[in-house]
Amino acid sequence: MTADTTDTSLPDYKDTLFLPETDFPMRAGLPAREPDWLARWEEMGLYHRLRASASGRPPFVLHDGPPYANGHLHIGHALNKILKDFVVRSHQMLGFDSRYVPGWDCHGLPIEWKIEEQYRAKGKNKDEVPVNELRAECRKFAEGWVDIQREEFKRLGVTGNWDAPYLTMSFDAEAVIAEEFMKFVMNGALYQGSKPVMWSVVEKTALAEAEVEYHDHQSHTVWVKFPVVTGPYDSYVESKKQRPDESGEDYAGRLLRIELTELQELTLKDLNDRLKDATVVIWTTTPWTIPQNRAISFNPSIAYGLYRVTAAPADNWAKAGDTYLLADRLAEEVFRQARVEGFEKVRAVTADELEAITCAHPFRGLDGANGEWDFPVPMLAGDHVTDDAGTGFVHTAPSHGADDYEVFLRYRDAHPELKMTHNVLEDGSFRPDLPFFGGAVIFDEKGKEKDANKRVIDKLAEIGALIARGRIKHSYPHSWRSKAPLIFRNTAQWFVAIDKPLDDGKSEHGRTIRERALTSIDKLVTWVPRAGRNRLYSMIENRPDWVLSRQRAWGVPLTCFVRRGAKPEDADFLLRDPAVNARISAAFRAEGADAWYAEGAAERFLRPEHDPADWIKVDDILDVWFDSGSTHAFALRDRADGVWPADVYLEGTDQHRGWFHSSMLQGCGTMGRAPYKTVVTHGFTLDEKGQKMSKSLGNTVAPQEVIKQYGADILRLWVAQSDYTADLRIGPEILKGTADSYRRLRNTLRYMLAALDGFDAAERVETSVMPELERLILHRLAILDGEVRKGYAEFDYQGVFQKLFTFATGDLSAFWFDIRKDALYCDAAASPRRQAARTVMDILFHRLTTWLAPILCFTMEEVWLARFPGAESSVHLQDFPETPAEWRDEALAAKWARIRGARRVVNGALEIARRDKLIGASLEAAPVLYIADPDTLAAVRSVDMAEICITSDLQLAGDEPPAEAFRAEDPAIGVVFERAEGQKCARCWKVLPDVGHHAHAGVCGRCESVLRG
RNA sequence: GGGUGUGUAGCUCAGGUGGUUAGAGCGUACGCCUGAUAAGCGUAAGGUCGGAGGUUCGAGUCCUCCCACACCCA
Repeated sequence: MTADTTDTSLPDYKDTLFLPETDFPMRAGLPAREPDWLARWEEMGLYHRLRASASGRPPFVLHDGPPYANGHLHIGHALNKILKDFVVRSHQMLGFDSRYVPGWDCHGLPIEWKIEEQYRAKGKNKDEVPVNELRAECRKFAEGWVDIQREEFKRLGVTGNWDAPYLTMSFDAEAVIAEEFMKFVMNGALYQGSKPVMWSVVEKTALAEAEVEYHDHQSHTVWVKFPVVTGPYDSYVESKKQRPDESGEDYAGRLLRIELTELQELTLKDLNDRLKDATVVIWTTTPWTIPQNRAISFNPSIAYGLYRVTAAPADNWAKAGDTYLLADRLAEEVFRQARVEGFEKVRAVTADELEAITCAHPFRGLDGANGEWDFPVPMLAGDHVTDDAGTGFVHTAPSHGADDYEVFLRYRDAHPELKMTHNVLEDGSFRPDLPFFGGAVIFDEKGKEKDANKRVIDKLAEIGALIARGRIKHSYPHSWRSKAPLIFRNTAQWFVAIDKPLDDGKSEHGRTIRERALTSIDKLVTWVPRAGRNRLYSMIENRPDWVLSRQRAWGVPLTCFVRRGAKPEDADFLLRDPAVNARISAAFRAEGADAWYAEGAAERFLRPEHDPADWIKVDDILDVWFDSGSTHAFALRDRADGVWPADVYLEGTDQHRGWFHSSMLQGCGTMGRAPYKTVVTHGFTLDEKGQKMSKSLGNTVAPQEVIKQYGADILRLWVAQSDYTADLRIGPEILKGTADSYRRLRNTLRYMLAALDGFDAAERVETSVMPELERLILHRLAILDGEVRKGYAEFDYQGVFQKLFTFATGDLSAFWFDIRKDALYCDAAASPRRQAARTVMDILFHRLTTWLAPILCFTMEEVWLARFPGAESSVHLQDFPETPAEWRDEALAAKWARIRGARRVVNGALEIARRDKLIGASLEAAPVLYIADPDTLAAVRSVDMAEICITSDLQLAGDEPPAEAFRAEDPAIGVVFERAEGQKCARCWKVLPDVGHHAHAGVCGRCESVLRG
């Protein structure tokens, strides 16, 4: 029949070919095999071997942000540690001594809870357990999780000094944390202040947000009048001192935001008096906080008005003729509550007017008050005020509310009379000397409401300050342990002053912690991605002082003493003695921080210089953010394998508020600058729809499951394929896609191995004698070399992988490999063409395996060992190979871009022929290629285009393509299909005229000569 | 509610300073090969560039507002 019919009587030449040969399996079986490679690396001591061999190189240190040791890894941990591993491995292969010391955060509340929970299950009371016994249990608990997480991290393929990680609870770390804290004691940044915290009067302790449960609670509500004592006119008189040129009319106009003409007969004095007759009405659900009131908050974006009562029952609290300041939206409801029968709005009141008035406390000047409440109550603007409920004015007691405290911090400099109060004692009673209410109890030891609310309400009613009262059932915080209602209570806390100039001789980048931090952010740190910079900057710019103290047990204590009987503002309040500090750190180093809680600790540390009777040992512990903020000291500064500052910190974006932040403050306070040079941040892991993962939604992806189903390399590939600077999605479909990509790449690598079967160094040929096709691949490798190095240096793993993957599929599998199959299989072993191809294949092998090794650390080891087996062999001992500059050949690349363009047109034409059943394989074709463009024609003419197109022959014509020719986009290139003439070579399958005219039956000339040898 | 950020084919991502029919890989469909074979090659389909306004001769790219999602804070 036709030429492609194979005569079965011909000999089988298959054995005379160099067909690809490899044991490298197509299917990876990663879940089963990865543990073997891990064991191998462990056995050969890979990490330590690298340390030894890289000892002379410039160090590169990624400092590990410590995960919390209290549970199995989730996908976020995996993302984080895999990215870190990319950084560490790639920098090692870029030529650094890239070290990685993993760490764990071990102290803190969540672990303490777990132990407490265990106690409760056993019916034990935590408060009766000696502190150091509890601490020992916490330590054991953390140790257990460190061991579990270490194995889980290692399973991801993460390399590092797993034998000697850092732990925030090691004795050494505890000693350093205390030493770092004592630097703040010595440099003057530490001070004792106070802050309202959630407080349980039952347990007599502060509670963290996570220990609070919200339940319905019945509260009293009161509407209370605060008389205006200073009106706008009074403020004008004050203002006159500052701005002597401003007229009363100008001032009024400014305040009222109206044209002067509208003032007309309404004199400023009238205005003043009318407002001065008025009262500001506040609403609260905690009447017991009224004695602690120090200010009234309002919101400038709410509309307020001056209202007058026109009709009310004679015995009503709100009387006809009274004038009130209220939010417009709430006025009607307030009057309804106050049983007012008629009211009118006198006029609108501007925010500037409100700001210009001052009120008095309702208890001001009362007989028997001893002047307790004789202070001005300023009107303060605050966004927390709404007109959803109440009056639009919020009674502000800085010691008893979070918003109230915020307002206090914001305005304390402008209003020196704004003070914290200390009226409520630990047991929820008023201090005995508080006028009228001394000894009154808010909640008793069982959590039951007592007389404080009632006594305050009665007093308000008695003096006519109340216009309404009621009850409300609402969600209210309760203790998770005792279920008793909580109060916000002002408690003594320890702060680090952010804006205090420090006398530590480390002021190159600023005198205060804030200045140093802001300078660090701007000048000393590189942010990847750049947006991270703004995020931290605005946080540091606006943050208040750092609260260090926690009323807890599992942590490093605030190792300081305060003088008995002294006040926090006294100069000698804090003990500052290097000798004492030295004894503390020595003890911690030997015994851990438990030494602070041991019997006789105060005597041990204070003597002989100080009398223990004069000093009180502080028993609070440090916020765990201080622990992790100090890791740079014990893991970078003090370790032989550390450097300071770190080259990179890499964590999720949430750590702008967390570790990046606390490390910055700590570093600026003790070292004068940020402890890092570069900060890399990654997003969060979401499900396939971009939603947050949660157990209840059932959309979680556990790393352990992915490893079991696909293997760690697939998880690593998922990371590399994602844009980690934004949030990352993961789910079954995405993982399947990742596994598909992996398989495609794996087969390309497998082919490379198979083509290199039996390759010997002696086969290598010089670049200069290689065909252009091979030199084109070398050019691509030279370009890739630059891109890969740049990508790794810039932490762009997605870019690196995408370029390599596209190269592997587009340039190799679909192009070079496909074309070179003929030469590799059918040429003689010593053919220059085949040797050149194998030489480039070998070069390719070294580059692809090393370039991909930081990402696919298991698979690249497998590929490497398939060629270089041996106990001492590992791809991870290699660096990225140097690339000879002469490989780059832009002119060649430009020329081949034309050739490949023409090839695509040929492919298109062959596809038509296939569709029409004229051919199957491309070797059955011998098309005519028309190229009108002289440059393209010259390019194509200079190569064997049939070889490039994998056809048996190809005619080239420098003419406009005829009308019937196949064309793609470019009208200057066309293809007229022709079948190849002759017989199919039984050996190489090309269809050639000379087949059958040689000594060996059914072969072509090339194969004949190969067979002759 | 505030701050920060993200939103381009089913999936993962490209698309300096605004400029012809918005690209790649994977996946899908179809075809070919059977000497990479639970592979390989080719061809094709597939996109209101989150939405609505605006600036401009012209916007995925600039401006405004809105929507969705996420992180941090309240």
